Amino acid sequence: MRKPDAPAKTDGTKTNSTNGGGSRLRKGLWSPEEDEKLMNYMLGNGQGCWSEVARNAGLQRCGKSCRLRWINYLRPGLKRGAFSLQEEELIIHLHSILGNRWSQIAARLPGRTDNEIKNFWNSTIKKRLKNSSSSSSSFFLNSGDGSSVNEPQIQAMYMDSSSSSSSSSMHGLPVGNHHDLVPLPKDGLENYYYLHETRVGTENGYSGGGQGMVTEGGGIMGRGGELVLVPPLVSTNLIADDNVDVNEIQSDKAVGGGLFWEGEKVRVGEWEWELGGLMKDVSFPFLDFQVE
DNA sequence: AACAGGGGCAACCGCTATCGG
DNA sequence: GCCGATAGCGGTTGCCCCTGT
Repeated sequence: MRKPDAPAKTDGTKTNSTNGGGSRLRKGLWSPEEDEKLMNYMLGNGQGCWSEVARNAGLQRCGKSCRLRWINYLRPGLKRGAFSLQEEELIIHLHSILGNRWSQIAARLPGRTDNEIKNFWNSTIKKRLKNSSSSSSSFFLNSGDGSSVNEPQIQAMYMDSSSSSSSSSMHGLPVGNHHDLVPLPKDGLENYYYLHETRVGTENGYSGGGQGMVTEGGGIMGRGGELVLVPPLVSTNLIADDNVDVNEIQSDKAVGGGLFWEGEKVRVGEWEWELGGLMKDVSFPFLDFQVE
């Protein structure tokens, strides 16, 4: 494997005469000189039209290639190196919600690129999940109450996000040590909202044990007993308050500035749904795994 | 020491969305 | 509304290095 910070090789670079109307454009790995040119240009001029960037920076690259190089490698603030356990868990969580929308996952992992996450998922996590399916070893997620989710359940969720549309155990509100990712109806902005809940059934319904949630508009995500602020990716006027009191996550109300549990209703700002109705709607792709 | 296979990463490709004329 | 250019995204490929034999 290539070392994380190994310099890019300069050989193997190809040219392409089919693009750009006859001018031969370089392809393949970027040389340090090219990196320097692009970096200097971007730092001095900022991002503009990428075809202009390529031309003005004196690079024989297509704009698309420049953009990719900048975003995935040269852009300031990028983290290099291995993913931390926290990042890994967050990726797994987010993938369960967002599927292969790498750019949206990357937007919630500062310093990481969609390409990096995609590679990490395809090379590492996917394989680990695959391997873990044949053994009962230790790939798990911690739940808020200290229990863990076993891997076959996770695998079922993550190996193919498009098929994670059924639930054998969801016949109503989350009861017991569930981890439930409950998609709510689309709003007018074509955004999905999700509740991520771990709850312990109580006499009065669903008080206590709340683990937080993930929303498209940003929010708080419970993970392993800690709370993770998930930065908003898409602006929304439905969930707009970033000043969330973490303590409120432990309560049933006022989570994320406008999303409420109220008995058997879910309210997001002015929107409200009957949970029972939601649960009856078999078209909803429930993501559900149960703690053993 | 030499070789083959696999893993991991960077970059490319093709498609779709968006924007401006 | 149409069309071309550009941006952005996700899937795929190719290359290099490591590891096992």
